[in-house]
Amino acid sequence: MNKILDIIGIELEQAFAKAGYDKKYGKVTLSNRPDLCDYQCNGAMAAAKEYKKAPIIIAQSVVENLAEATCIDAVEAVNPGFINLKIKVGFVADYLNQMRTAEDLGIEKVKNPETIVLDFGGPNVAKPLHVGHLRSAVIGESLKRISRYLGHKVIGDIHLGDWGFQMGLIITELKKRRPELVYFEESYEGKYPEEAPFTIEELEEIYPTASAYAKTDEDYKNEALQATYLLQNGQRGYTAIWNHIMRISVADLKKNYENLQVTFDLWKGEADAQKYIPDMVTRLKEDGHAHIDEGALVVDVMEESDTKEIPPCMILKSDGASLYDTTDLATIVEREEMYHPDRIIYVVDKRQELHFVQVFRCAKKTNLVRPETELRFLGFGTMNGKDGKPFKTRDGGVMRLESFIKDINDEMYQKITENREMPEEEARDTARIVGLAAIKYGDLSNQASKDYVFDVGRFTSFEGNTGPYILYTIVRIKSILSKYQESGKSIEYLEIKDSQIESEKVLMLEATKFNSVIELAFEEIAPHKICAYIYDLANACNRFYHETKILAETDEVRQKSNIALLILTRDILETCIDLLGFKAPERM
RNA sequence: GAGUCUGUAGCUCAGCAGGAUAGAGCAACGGCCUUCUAAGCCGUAGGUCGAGGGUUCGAAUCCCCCCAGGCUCGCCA
Repeated sequence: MNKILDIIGIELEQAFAKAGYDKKYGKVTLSNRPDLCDYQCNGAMAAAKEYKKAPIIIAQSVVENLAEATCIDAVEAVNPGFINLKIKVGFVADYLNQMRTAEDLGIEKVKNPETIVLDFGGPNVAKPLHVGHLRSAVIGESLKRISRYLGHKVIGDIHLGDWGFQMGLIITELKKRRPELVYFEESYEGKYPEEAPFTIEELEEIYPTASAYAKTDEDYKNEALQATYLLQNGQRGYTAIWNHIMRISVADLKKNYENLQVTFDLWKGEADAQKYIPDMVTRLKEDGHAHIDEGALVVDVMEESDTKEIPPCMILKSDGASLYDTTDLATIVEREEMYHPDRIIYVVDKRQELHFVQVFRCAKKTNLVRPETELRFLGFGTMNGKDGKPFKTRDGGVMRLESFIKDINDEMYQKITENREMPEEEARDTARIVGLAAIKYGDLSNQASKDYVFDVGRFTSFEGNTGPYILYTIVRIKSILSKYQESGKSIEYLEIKDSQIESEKVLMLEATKFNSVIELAFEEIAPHKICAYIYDLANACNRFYHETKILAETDEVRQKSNIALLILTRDILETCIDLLGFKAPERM
């Protein structure tokens, strides 16, 4: 379906043309003065410059040529040159009825679907997921859903951090603690045990311990570097340990992401890119792109127009080991070979921007990707606590994602049981559903690129611009609809009709915005626009809800129209929250 | 130091391809439940859009400069 702004825009363009002006001035926007009109066109003022005429004169002649436009109820030219439009409510009603019967609420699928690889800039294995991992998961998941809804092919890759110095650290610490393990016997040639020599809890303790120790002890650090190098070069025992770490970590990660209702198509990691590294390095050397600098193999990525120093992209460290530039480049090679993506989007902490600038430039310069492949860095800001500093536990430690989610759910459970009588089990389930909405909406309603404050009290308070408020609106609609059906009436063959009620008209106009909002959210990679939209829609719905007693309505035609409008509103809200990555309960 | 992002109501944030009177929510104050979930709705109050210049008929929005804060700046990821 065409967007309603485009439909009106065409009328305006024709009117400008008929009046003798360029039709490009016929752009229509939502009114910023809803008291005066529904839509406005400011083109006459822009045109005034080109045609050297008073804007109001232009506006007036355009208005004269709009007389027979079918969708417009009233139009007037206002000083200094605004064209104010009121739309026919009947036209809006028809539009909404089309939305109801159209597939996907009238969203047009893209004509040329793209293959998009979504890199979630994955968590490191062997470290517990903490709140810092929340944003990538939440934003990425939403992006994936929005893109797919519009018809794109999306491949989401968690892209684990499973290959760096951290692995060497774990191996070294394990060796220090338990040198007798068979993995450390150099001459050993037999099979290694199936069972891992550690649990996830131990693993999560080993890494931070080792990391801290390496900072104080030079020998220990060197040993860990050596272990990293040996692992990367296929040492059997170390590889076996690595496999254990991976299996245990991934199982734990899957559980955590499941709780967030975040899924990945690929559970790849840096390690998977290893096999592409040797050829890539050879190629970079032979092409003359890479050279030795201070002992390391680098590719210069500085450009003429740069206003600051951009360090070269480092392919191999002076000790010959690869590092994160290397694996990210090799991963690009892998993706290019396997998926031929039209674009790769990295959903990563914005502090890594420079790294990706280097990698992208290097990949383009050395033709590791086709020139038309878009490499896009979507940097997100930090999730802060109420104090404006990165979110921590009460005693200042790193907040594990698991305990964060649990805290929110407990808080929700309390609120729910305070307000409603509900069986224990249902209350727990509902708390999980509403809690997830609070977390995801709280995150997504902020612009991704900005830092934001996650105030637990605020997000669990159910008031204002929050996920729970949206859910509450949906639940209220559902409640009316089920009561309507319980009274023996059918929700089939309903039709939205013209209306004189202001709040109903406002709700109708909000509903028409759906397709343009979704498209905009995709184009700008901005889920927060969907949040802003459904907040407006929910507000309009609640206002309407208060003014209109639908179940008590005696005029059957009006009642059917109201029910149809509620169904559409519910469908839009539920579609939108699905695109954001959460669901609504039946009751709350 | 260089680069970059941010600065809008007491707090948290929208708005920023220039447009009419800068919007929400929270907190504060005042109304509305015998009737579809009051986790709601209606209203009051609260602003030199960090400061200063400039472009423009018109600037929170574009340009310049300054101030304040965050972040980044080759062998960790």
